Amino acid sequence: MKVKAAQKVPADLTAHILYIAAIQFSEKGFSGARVDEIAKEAGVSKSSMYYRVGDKEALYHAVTFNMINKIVATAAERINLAQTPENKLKAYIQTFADFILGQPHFAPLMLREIASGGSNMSNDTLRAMNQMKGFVKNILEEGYKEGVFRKANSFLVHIIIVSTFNFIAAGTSIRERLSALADAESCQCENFELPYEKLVNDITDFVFRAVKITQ
Amino acid sequence: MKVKAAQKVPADLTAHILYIAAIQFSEKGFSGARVDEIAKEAGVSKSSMYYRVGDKEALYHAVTFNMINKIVATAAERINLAQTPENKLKAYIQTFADFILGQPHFAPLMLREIASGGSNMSNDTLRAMNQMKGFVKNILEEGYKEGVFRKANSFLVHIIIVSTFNFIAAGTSIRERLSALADAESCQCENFELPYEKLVNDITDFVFRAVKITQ
Amino acid sequence: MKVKAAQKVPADLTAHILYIAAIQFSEKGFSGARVDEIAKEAGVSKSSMYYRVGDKEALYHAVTFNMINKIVATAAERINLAQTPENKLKAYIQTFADFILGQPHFAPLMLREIASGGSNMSNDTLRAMNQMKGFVKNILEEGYKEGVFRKANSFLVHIIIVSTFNFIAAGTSIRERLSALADAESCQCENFELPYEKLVNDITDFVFRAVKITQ
Amino acid sequence: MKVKAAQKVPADLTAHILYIAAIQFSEKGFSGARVDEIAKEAGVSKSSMYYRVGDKEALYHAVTFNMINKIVATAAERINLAQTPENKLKAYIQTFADFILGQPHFAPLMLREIASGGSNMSNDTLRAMNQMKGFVKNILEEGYKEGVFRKANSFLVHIIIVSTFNFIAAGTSIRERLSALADAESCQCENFELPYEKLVNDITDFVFRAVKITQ
DNA sequence: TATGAATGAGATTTCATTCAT
DNA sequence: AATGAATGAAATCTCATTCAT
Repeated sequence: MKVKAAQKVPADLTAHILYIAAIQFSEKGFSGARVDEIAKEAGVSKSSMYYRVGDKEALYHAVTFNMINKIVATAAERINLAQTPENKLKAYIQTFADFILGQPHFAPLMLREIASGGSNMSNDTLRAMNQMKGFVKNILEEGYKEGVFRKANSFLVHIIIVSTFNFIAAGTSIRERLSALADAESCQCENFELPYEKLVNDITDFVFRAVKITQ
Repeated sequence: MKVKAAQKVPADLTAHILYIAAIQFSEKGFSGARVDEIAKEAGVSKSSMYYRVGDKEALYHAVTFNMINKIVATAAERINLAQTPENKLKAYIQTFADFILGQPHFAPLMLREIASGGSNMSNDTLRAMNQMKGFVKNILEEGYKEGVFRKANSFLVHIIIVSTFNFIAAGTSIRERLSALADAESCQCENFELPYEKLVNDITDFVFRAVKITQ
Repeated sequence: MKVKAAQKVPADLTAHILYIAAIQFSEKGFSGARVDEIAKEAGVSKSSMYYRVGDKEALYHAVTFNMINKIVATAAERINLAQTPENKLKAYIQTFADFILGQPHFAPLMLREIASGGSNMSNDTLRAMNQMKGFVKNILEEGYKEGVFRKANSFLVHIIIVSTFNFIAAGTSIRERLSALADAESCQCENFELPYEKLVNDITDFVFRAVKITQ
Repeated sequence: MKVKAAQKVPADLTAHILYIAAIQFSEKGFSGARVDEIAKEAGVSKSSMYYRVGDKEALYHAVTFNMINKIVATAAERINLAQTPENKLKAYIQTFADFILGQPHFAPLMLREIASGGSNMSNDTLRAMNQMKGFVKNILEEGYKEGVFRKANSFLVHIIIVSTFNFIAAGTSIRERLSALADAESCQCENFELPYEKLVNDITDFVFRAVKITQ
């Protein structure tokens, strides 16, 4: 695995390659994605990709590290700006909502990473993921001290938020296929499509019910 | 893709092949798993595998359908036995706990299925998965009628339960790697390992806080 | 690098592949030889070659090890049959003559091995080469004890014999090219082509002059 | 293949490139050496190398021709200075000793040239090599006329000298590896390392025994 | 004179599948 | 019912060379 110094090279094309790669890895996983196709989709020669980014593994690492890095940075920033524990928790949830629901290739990448036990993850990526967990812990502890949150399992709260957004985001196409199946078989099934706002509200509501002090 | 009639053939060896295949698909995904290695691990020739089960896709379908089928059947049975909506919901959660936490290759398989948008899933598998969602809906509606549950988003409740168990189960090795990393870097990090009982209790508690009527 | 168990497989085809590979590696060296061409020349598919022998490196190791092994075995056998130190030394020289001059791809392979500092040689090959040196040492010591040989540098005698045969054998085509060049430029150059018998006699003579006791 | 006029260009950098190229070609052969790596090791861009020297083949020709040319010129000069056939022969041997034993990348380059049947050698290089053989012939004939040498096969004498020095020089790392192997396996093996002076003496002795008149 | 960027052509290797027995 | 042998097709990766600046 080789990673070429990306900063020595015009960022635009490299960024474009990584964007295309993210989509492909997201749709097909590491083994399922094809270097050939990434190059073709990105409109560059394979050799150029090797020149700019490195081999398939380097491509994958760059994609996942970028992804995690951005979400961690955004969460940190937004949490900092929020004043109360409640608002910090909301900021945290909203960050996930924005990234995971907003970028369609985010969730599948994350799910596969989890599924593979991090075997494709670099230590950098791993550490970044770990930071997220720390955020929740701090927020819940702060809220506990201020008497607004009860003593909750912060690890579990973190997992619930992350996993739920990821499943919902990645599940879209399954739900569509199920709808199609349902129509074809003319069974009356409810519509799964949830409005974005409502969904985030519901999840926030669930989380707050779990951690808020009940009088 | 060909599926040979499995019942014409001694069941144990076929079952053994599928068990090995489940492990391999779980660890490496559909594209990442190797027919060669499955055969080798199972101690049979590739040709035998083709004879008994069929091609790679048939192997995969058999594995995933078995998996989903068992969990659906068990959940249905246990929910039926429970009398109150609360107990039914507990039975539902416990079923997931037993299957997902108990069988280490279950969660990665499921996560990858979700990640791939069901592209490797047969319609049968898909329909079975959908049944699970119906169970929660019925339980919550029954509880609502009986005045013990509030009107909650049953789809979301289902997703929270499934996704959380899957993330926790699949995340074990990541947490181990993180611990190793933490030790090596001598930062004081809490221990992630949750006792099974406590974990199921916490999740159950979380879900009940989300759906129970608050006075 | 993988070496498949060659004995599980019909020896003829594998031996044929190795023979063709020896020629190619001899003519072009490890990096210069093409897996494609070896397969084509051998009349098998590349995949079959991988199935039978392994990757390019395995192919190369098999070729060189075979080569060294045969010459060591033959030398050992012939030296054993000879009764006097003089005859043993002659048997040793004759073995090199037979193998190196007799098999046109032997010398280039050996020269490249030496040139590469053994970086492509397996330990097995290396050990076998070392045995040859031991033979000379024993012969010269035996002859010294019997009063027929003087105390000579056995390592140097070994190197002189091996290197000379290899240079002469590998040099054939250079000499031919030089002849062509000489003709074209109509300079009167002697004919390089040495009759086999005469050559071996001359070398034997040289070596004996170096090691025999002079009255 | 293009050879640019080297004299139009600052000589030192070009010479440096050729020096690095010699090392690389020596270690890996023509096909094994990488244009990329030569440039990197030399600290210049590949494009610069193309501008200054030409393509890979031009690089190689420059390296080998330089090498042969220097040894031929030195040998010619030293032989001229010597007065007797014996001293001329000693001068000839000493020249090889100085060049082949003194420059560690000389011998591998030469061995590979011989191995490849001169397929990468230019006619100029070939002609220069041929001159060396003529030197020995003249020396031996002169000695024969003066009654100090017997009528010996001058081609063979030439080959013995060249091949032996090359094998010994190139064999250093093999002998080291063999020593390491021997140590690891705790067999008592003699030390191969020969002092330079002693080695040249032994070889000279060997050659003189072969060509001197025996009373 | 010098080079970063780009790439076509080709090299090695992999892998699911089939076939003769 | 079973399998060793074989392979076509395709995947990843490499590398000498060129080109615009």
